[in-house]
Amino acid sequence: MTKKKISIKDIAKELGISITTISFIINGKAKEKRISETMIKTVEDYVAKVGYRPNYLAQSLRSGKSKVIVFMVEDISNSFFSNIARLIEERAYKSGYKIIYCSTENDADKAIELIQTFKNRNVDGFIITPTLGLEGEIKTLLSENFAVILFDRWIPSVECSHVIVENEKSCYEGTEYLIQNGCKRIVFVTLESEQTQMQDRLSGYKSAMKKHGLESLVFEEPFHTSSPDFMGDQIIDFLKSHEKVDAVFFATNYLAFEGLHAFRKMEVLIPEDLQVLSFDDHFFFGLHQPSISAIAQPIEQIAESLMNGILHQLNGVESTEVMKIELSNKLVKRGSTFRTV
Amino acid sequence: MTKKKISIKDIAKELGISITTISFIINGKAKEKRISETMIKTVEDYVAKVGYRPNYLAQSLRSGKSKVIVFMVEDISNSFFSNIARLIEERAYKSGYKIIYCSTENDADKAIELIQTFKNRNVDGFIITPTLGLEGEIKTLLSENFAVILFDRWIPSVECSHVIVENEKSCYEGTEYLIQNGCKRIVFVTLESEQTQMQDRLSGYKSAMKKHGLESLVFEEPFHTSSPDFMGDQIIDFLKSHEKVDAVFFATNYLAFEGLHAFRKMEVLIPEDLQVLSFDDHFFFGLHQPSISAIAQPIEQIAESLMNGILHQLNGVESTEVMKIELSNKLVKRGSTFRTV
DNA sequence: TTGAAAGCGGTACCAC
DNA sequence: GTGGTACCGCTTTCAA
Repeated sequence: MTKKKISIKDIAKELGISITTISFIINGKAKEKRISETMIKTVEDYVAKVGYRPNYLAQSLRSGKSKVIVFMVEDISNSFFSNIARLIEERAYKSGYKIIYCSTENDADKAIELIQTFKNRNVDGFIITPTLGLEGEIKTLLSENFAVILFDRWIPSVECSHVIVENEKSCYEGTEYLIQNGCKRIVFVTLESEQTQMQDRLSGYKSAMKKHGLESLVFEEPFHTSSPDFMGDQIIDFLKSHEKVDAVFFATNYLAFEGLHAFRKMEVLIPEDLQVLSFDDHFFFGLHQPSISAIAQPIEQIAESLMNGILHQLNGVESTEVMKIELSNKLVKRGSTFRTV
Repeated sequence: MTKKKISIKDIAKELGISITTISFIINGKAKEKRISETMIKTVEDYVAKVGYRPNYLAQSLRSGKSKVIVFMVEDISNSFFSNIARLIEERAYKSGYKIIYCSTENDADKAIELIQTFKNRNVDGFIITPTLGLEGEIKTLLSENFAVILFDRWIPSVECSHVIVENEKSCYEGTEYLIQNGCKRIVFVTLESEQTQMQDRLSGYKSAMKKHGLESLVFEEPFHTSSPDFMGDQIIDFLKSHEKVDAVFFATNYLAFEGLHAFRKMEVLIPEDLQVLSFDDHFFFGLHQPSISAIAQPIEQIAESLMNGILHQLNGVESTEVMKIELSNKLVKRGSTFRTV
C-alpha cells in the first residue's frame, strides 16, 4: 500500500502527540486510560488512513508474547496431519493466533533444534506429535510455562496435556470384526516403532487375537524404508512364507498403500482371498477398487480439542491441571472386508 | 536444560567482559575483529556450557532480517503443495533459513492479511501461489525489496520472478495422445478459474482439439464446490447429456478423484468405455484400478528452482533481473489410456 | 488525560 | 583487541 514502513513514532510526530497515547489507543486501552474521544478518533482515523500496523517483532520482544502457536508434526505432507493443520489454523485465526507448521521427520535432534528456535522467537504455545527422546525437552517447556499439548501419541513419563484416540480399543474391535467375518489368520502390519500409538494399536490386535485363541502374526517394517517397494516385497515374502493368511490389518494408511501395491503385483483377490483393514481412514480408501475398510480418526474433534486445550492454557491463569483427552474412532466398513460365515 | 532464559548480558556479567565482544564472537566476526584466541575459547565454552541462544526477535528487530521465508500456497493439505513444502524446507534449512507455511484458501483478503502480518515480522522472502487480486500486494512487496517468487501460476501484469510448468504444451500433448489413441470426443474437466495455470491447460487442450478438427467439450466446475459429490453428480449429468464421450481429461488431480468417484457410480468401464487422463500426477493414480495416466509435474525441480531463485534474490545485491522459469512435465502412461486404433 | 522514559535483547558504530 | 552506547519499535510504569 504505502511506500516505507511507518512506525508509531512517525504517527506521534505527525499528530503532535506522544507514542504512549497512540499505543494505548491501538491496544484498546483507551477507555481504561480515559483518553478523550476526540483523541481516539483522530488517532484511529490516521492509523486507518496510512494503514499503520504495529511491528510484531517489537511488540513481542517487549511483551514476551507473540500470538503464535507452533504445530510440530512428524510430516506435514501426511494427509492426517495436514488436514488437522488446516482445521487448527482456521480456529487459531479466529482467536487471533497464527500457526507455524514444521515437520520433525521423527528426528529428535531436528525436533529439539526446532523447539529451541521457536522458543527464541517467543512463540506462545506448542502442539506436538512427540518423537522418541523428546521427553526432556517437553519437560523443560512445561517448566518454563509454555503452553504445550501433545497429540497422536504421548509420553507416559511426562505429565503433559494431550489429545489421542482410542488406539487400543479400536484395533481390538477392528480385529474382532475381522474374526467375526470368518478370518482366523490375521496379519498385523505395523512399523517397528516404540511410539505409544503404534504400541497401543499392536496391543489391541494382540488382545483380540488372544481372546479368540488365535495366533498373532505380526509383520514389523523397519522404520526407515528406503523405497516404498521395499516393504511391498517384504510383505509378499512374509505372506508367502506363512500358511494361508485370511486378512491383513495395517496400522497406518501409508503402510496400507504399500501393501495394496504389493497385493496388486501378487494378483491377490480382495476380499475373496484376503480381507483388508487399515487404521486411519483416507479418502482414497473409498476410491480404491475394492474400497478399503478403515478405522477413521475423528479429525475435527482432534483439531477442536487441541485448540481448546491450548487456548485454555494460553488464557488460563495458572491452570496447572493436565488435560488428557482420548477420542473415539469409527470403523468404516467397506468392500475389502465382508462376512464369509 | 537450564532454568531461566539467559541473555547476552548475563554472559557479559558472568565473564566480566562486554556484550560487544560476545556478540562478535557469536556472529563469527571474531577473526575479523581480531579477538584473542583465549577470549574466543572462553566465550564459546561458556556459551556451549549454558546452552545460550541469541533471541531471534531482538536480532531481527535490530538487523531487519529474520532468516525466514514464507511459503504461501492455496492449500497446504494438497499433496502437490505439501510435497513441495517438504523439499523446500529441507533446502532452506541447509541455507540457514526457516520456512513458515500458510494457506490462502484462494482468498485474496486472507492472502493480503497474511502478507501484511509477515511483513511486520520482518520475514525476508515470500514464495507464493498468487490468488487473483493479489497483484497490488505483490507489486508493493517488490517495491519494498522483499524477495518474492511466484509458482504454479503467475501474474502477467507484474514483473515478478516465477517458476511454472509448461501447462499449455503438456495439455496439448496430452490431448493429442488421447486423439492418437483413437478418441474423438474428449471432455476437458476444469475449474471455473481465471488463474493462469488453469487457463493455459485449457488452452492447450483447445488448440489440440482444434488442430485435429475436433469439437472442444469443456466442463467447468464452479470454484467453490460445497461437497465433493456435487461435482460428481454434475459430471454424470454432463456426460449423459452429451453424445458418447471417448475420454475425459482432468485439469487437476482432485478433479480426477471426484470424477473417478462418479465413474464408479456410473459403472463406466475404464479404459474400454472411457479413457481417463489427469494433469498433476499422484501416487494414488498408480494404485487405482485401472491405474490412471497423468501428466507429472517435476516436483523436485520446482522446489529446487524456487529455492535457487529466492536465495539468489536474498543474497544477490541489487540483482533486479526477473527470473522466469518454465519446467517440463512428463506424460506418464498407465492403464486408463490405451491405443484402440 | 497525556507524556517521558526505561526497558525487551540484541547489533553495529565509534572510541579507547 | 575490547568496551560504550545509541538504536530497532513497541509496551508499560510512573509523573505531571
